[in-house]
Amino acid sequence: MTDIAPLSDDIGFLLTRAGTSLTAAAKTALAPLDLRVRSYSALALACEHSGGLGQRQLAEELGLDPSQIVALVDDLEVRELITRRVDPTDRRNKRIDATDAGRELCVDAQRALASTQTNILSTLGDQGVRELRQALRMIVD
Amino acid sequence: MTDIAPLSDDIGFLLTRAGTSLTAAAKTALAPLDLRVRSYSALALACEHSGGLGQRQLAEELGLDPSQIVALVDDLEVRELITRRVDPTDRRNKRIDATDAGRELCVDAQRALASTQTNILSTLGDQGVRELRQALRMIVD
DNA sequence: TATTGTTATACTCTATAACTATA
DNA sequence: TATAGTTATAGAGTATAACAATA
Repeated sequence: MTDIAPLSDDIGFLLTRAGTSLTAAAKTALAPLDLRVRSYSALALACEHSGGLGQRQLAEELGLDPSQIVALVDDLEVRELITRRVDPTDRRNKRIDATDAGRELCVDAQRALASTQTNILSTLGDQGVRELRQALRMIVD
Repeated sequence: MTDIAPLSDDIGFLLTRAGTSLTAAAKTALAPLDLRVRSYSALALACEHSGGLGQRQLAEELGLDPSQIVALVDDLEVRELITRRVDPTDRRNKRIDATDAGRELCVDAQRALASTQTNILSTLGDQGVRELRQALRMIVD
């Protein structure tokens, strides 16, 4: 007789399940701001890299294929949350920068996200959340 | 000036990213067995609940909508990895049971998964993995 | 009336390949 | 030739609504 390991022990399964749960909460929290989770992530990265980051770099940090970035950035650009300018020093590159309006919306979004997330994560405690964050970073890298 | 929190601190973002990474590895590991990650999960649950579980319960444990279960179970049934029988005591119910072939395949699948996952999770150590599992369980529940 | 399984449909996300313009 | 961005397309996953059979 061979043993079968319970699915509820599987880290991959739990990771996906927990991720789905937080993503669903984030989706709801961001909806009033007309942001999807993806759009928010792209906007947040644009705000962080105030020097202006390329779309390839954006794809890398989001863990997406560069082809998926285009529509994402198009939308944010039309809404004037970011600008997309050709880099004069290398005309193949386009530099993404958050606008002031983009920054403001990003701050609002983070405020909305924080309240829903602390709700879900409160059972872990501050220390637990820090440990979780570090474990996840090790898996991602 | 308002502060913007780095995306790489966001638990939801990290969770999704780490989940995607492990799911991609699982996908590759399961492909030779003609199983997708979803199919594997359903099969594993069928193996665990040897009493026979209903599709509603399966949906619940997988975190999916019941309507998504049908095609999933159809496929496993055609391949004779599970059986689906009407419950005589309540004819609305259909009881899912793993076949012997299903169990064997599940064991093979778990063997394939274990080797790829330990690869990724080895940096965390046994203790780290246990702590991570517990934190994820708390989020899921 | 409530529940289980089912079908249908629209939408989002993912994965690839091929193209253009620049270097 | 190599790289950044782009377009197109097929496939997988997600979200809802409605239906038939049974309780």
